Amino acid sequence: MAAVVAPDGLVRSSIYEVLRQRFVTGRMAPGSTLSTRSVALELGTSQMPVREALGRLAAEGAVEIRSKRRIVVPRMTVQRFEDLLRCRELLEPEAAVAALDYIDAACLARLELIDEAIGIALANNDVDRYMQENYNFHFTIYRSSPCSTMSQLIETLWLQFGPYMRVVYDSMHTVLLVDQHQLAVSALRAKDAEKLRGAIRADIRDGMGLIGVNSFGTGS
Amino acid sequence: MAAVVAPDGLVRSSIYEVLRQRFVTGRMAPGSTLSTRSVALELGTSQMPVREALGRLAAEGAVEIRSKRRIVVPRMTVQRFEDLLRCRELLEPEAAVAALDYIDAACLARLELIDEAIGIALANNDVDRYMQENYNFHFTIYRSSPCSTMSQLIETLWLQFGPYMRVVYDSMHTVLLVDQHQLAVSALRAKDAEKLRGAIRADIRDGMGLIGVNSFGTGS
DNA sequence: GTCAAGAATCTGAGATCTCAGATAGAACGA
DNA sequence: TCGTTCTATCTGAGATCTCAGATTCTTGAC
Repeated sequence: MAAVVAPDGLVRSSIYEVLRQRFVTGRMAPGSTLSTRSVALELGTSQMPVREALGRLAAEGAVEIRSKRRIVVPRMTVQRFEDLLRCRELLEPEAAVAALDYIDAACLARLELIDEAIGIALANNDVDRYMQENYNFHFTIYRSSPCSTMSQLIETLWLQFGPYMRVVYDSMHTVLLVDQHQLAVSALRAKDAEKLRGAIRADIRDGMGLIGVNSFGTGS
Repeated sequence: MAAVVAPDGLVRSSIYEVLRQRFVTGRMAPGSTLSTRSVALELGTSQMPVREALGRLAAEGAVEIRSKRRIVVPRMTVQRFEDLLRCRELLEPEAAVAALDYIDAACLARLELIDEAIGIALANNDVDRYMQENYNFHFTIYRSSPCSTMSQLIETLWLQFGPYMRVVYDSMHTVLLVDQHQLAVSALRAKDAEKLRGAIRADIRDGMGLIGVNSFGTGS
């Protein structure tokens, strides 16, 4: 990859953004390791900003600084999965409702465009694209509200289960995934808070619910 | 302060811990600035681990890397306050309920000890001690559950409103604060989930509710 | 006395150096 | 051929150097 060119102070955030995207869209395999040097080499910077970006990701639970001299993408455990699921179910429906008053026609149009892309990705079994657009769909909604702290918390959750969801999706054919987003869009259009809560909840359960307990790795 | 002595890899976390405690207990004034050099000098290390600790605090919203060359403790705004309050009300009651099955007699005893300390701090108008023990009370409960992600999210919230709560408490006499913790303890003892939810919600509303909108700074 | 221009200082950020611990692979002995 | 040990390499972490931008203080002109 080309060197990250950014005028002072932005190198770090650029690197963080690049890595964050990889996590959210599941391009980081659970159990795989990272090194500051290799990422720095790949992105054409020194270790420094990479260290800071990885430090932040570690704080958010996306990576784990394993005892000594090893940065790994943590494997999922039943415990952690349930923990994450519970947090998502608590926060995301409310974040969507909080955004209800701020979704305008332009935003709705954008959401439908994204949903279309999701449909195509599902048909083509394009997991990469699906995860990217699914992320876009949810955060286009959440970030419409002025509750930036809540969006931030939710982002942390996605960062953690992204790598794992990818493993799950890869192990099945994407046509099995039902597109629940239409419900959410119509609830947003109708400004129906309760219906919106239900739609988001259904989407979360649908995406994460198809995971059997035996889907989990050894958790080592 | 004495130099932070720690064998490899722990200097950074030590510094983070020290700073985190200061935020949670409100020893960082909103609007005040920090510099990596001054903190490094104070703690007897180089700038490096301080940078990483501050970077993490910035990611958690506790400090703000203001445009260029300035790290400040952000002032509170009405918007942000409501955002934080909403997140607390969503997460904390559930975190307490999640801990319900894991609170044993020893833990209850510890909670009552903390509550005693809170009573004394309130009587002595000791804001420092009050905030410290109030933090201990809540997180003794939350961290009893295996939902570490949820506790983590809540920690982020406390980090953000800590500095601000201190300002509020300082501007009033602490005897005005009602100690709502007894209710929570008895709900824990009775294993009554609904009562516990109510107690935590009451405690949050009680602590944050006495804040008039005019309590907020200019937000500059 | 007031205000503006310039210099000195401060500060965050990136790069580089170094070190210690950990891992993996090679080599040697049984 | 297998197992143990030793070494070479890798990696995270702290320290130090440097730079550019920003702030602040001084100074000088009006």
